[in-house]
Amino acid sequence: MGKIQYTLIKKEANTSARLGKIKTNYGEYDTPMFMPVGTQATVKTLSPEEVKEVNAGIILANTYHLWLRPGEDLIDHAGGLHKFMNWNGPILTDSGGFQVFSLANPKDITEEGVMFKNHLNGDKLFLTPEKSIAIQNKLDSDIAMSFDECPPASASHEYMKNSIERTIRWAARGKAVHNNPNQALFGIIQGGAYQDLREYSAIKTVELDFDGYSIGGVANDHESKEDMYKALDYSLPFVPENKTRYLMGVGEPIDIIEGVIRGIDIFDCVLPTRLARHGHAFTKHGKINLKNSQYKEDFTPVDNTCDCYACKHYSKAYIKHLITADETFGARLLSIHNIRFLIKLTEDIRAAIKENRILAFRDEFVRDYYEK
RNA sequence: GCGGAAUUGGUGAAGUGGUUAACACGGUAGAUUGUGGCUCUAUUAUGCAAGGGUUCGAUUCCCUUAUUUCGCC
Repeated sequence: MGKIQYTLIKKEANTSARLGKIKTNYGEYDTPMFMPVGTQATVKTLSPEEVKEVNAGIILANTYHLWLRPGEDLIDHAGGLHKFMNWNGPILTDSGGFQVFSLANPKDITEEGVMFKNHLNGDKLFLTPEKSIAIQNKLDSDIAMSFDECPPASASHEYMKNSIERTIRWAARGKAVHNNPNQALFGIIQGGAYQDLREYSAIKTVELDFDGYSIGGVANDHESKEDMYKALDYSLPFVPENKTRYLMGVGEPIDIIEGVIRGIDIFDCVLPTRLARHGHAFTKHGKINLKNSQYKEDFTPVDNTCDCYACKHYSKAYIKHLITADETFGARLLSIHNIRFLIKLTEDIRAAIKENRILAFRDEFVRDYYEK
């Protein structure tokens, strides 16, 4: 069928929230949707069957990590990323842009590209927009991301302006070499919490005509929620309605809801799986830490409103024991639960949009989640 | 029975006649938003086997007791 197709199904009556459907070569899924992160061609601790079982519509994998290991050629020889990892659903690949933020120093960023220190062995590596797109073409993901710089929220207006202009030039360079007919390419809007820069970045990125658009540079550097929401409010009015909008790196339940209200379709975040590995779980009544001694003899499920495998079969006391004993099954059960929690949240969000009651849904969620 | 050595938190242990008893593990909490399954932060012995003595001041020196351990009969 070629590239993915986004169809807008319904706009919510009182907000910018919307229902959509995304068709891909590997099945279709409804939006809003939460996308679990599988950086190294695996959603940490979960089998593909388990990822399916929590109803994930699409997963994310990372260009930077797979470039270093095992290498895009090996994955190409394996028949592409889907076949290599035995995941027959849609895949989005991040471009390595976030690693510009997390691994490179500002002085390593030039017009041509970014100098990285390989985190595995210290080698110096050079990544460019062309290289990132070439790798993603070979990985054969359903959605490729433009190679961008993701400056900290605290960056000055001057730094941010130079950065987004370069990111726009990088986006154009990447689009020029993109040549996988089965793969969509998304542009990324940056600009921190500066209104003029978010608008400028949105307009210029949309001019390049991508298959979808993301909001990047949020939820990092201890940025406030207000600034995150501003970034959406400033950018999204300039993004066409008939394209997918993707908010990168956001996964706190309240941020997903606020993102949807502002018109976001898909989200990704490491939070559910990272929190799981540290023993934390999302629940309807807030985040809990299973390591806390109060759960030692608590034989009830993590969340008695949850339909996941972990909540159906295991108690807090058992999972606490596993986490305390550093058994990987504990991280797996909590990962299943946390991912399912966020995907179920998007399912509930879709139901609320259908009934034009997303604002009431948010208020009810907040009341339950933050009540003490 | 005689002689020597030892006894510091939940654990392994450092240490000194003078304000807050090092460090590590463990414990208790917290952080974590396009993932280096990494990690970070805070907190955790009002007390140094028990009792008595010397001293301005003792976990540190002395005595007794208890326990552990080594050697000799």
